[in-house]
Amino acid sequence: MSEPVKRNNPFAKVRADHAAETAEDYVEAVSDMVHRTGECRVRDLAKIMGVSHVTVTRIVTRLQEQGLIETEPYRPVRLTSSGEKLAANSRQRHEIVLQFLLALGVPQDDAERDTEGIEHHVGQATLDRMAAFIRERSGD
Amino acid sequence: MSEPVKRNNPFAKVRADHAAETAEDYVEAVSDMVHRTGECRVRDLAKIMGVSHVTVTRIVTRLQEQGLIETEPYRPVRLTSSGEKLAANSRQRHEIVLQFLLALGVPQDDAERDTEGIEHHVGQATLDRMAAFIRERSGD
DNA sequence: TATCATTTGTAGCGAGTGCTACAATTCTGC
DNA sequence: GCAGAATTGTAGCACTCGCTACAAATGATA
Ligand SMILES: [Mn+2]
Ligand SMILES: [Mn+2]
Ligand SMILES: [Mn+2]
Ligand SMILES: [Mn+2]
Repeated sequence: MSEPVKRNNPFAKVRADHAAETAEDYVEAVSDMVHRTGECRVRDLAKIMGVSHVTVTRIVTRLQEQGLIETEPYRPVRLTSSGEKLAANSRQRHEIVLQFLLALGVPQDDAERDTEGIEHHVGQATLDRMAAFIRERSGD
Repeated sequence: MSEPVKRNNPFAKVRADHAAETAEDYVEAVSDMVHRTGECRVRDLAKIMGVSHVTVTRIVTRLQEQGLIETEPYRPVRLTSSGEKLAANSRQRHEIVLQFLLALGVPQDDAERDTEGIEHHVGQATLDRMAAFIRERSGD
């Protein structure tokens, strides 16, 4: 059902996670920016990611080839429906991880920083346990 | 006191985490292999990491330049004292994250896979909370 | 509209990590 | 000791993601 990847080896799974990471973070950023300010430009992404606009441009080009993003030269960046879907899933997972760390007692700043990396390595089973933990702590 | 890195940006922190990741996983693997079988060879690391021996050789060369590993051509790989120290810290953190996920109720296989990625993104504050959670659940 | 600042694109560099193919070395078994 | 297996090294390729420097397009303002 899933990908026929080498998931048996934990390190191979980490590499697969990292391969998907850029797309997830970028579409999530585009989605947020569009919802907050109406549009998302290359320079916005550069600021958010903390990299040069050159790096963003190249990555945006690839995400467009992958069908996640639409763009014309010197124009804002939009998400395709496929990109919107990925963004929604990514944001949902991001939010669960963040709320979980906060529920665990991690200070806000640390939780936000750690979440940005952890989110990409959390499988469904772990995500389910995190969601359950959040429910337990809030319905207390 | 810490590194003067751009830790304000979560994405920059993730990039810094990833930059340190290879060294941590490799010295941890070398340490484990040496303790279990007496020595660690390039082919052992290739098997563990799930990559070709070529990739391992190049990485081992760099870790040697960084003073974490010692090696002569066609010889086993050993850790320097600096490498041992990093391995000890990495293993300790790895173990805390793993035990934490298990205490949370994540199945063994999922916990082991997810830990390999998550460990590198867990800051001190989060690690402290995880350790506390383990103690609570075991002293119950 | 002409000018200037901002934004985006392009060229070209380096580091890191993956691979296959082939060469060199070491180890094993006869 | 010697042949063949196993291991390690090297050459060379691809892809990703950082960067600076410079060019082109866009937008704002006088
Ligand atoms: Mn992220
Ligand atoms: Mn790891
Ligand atoms: Mn590890
Ligand atoms: Mn990671």
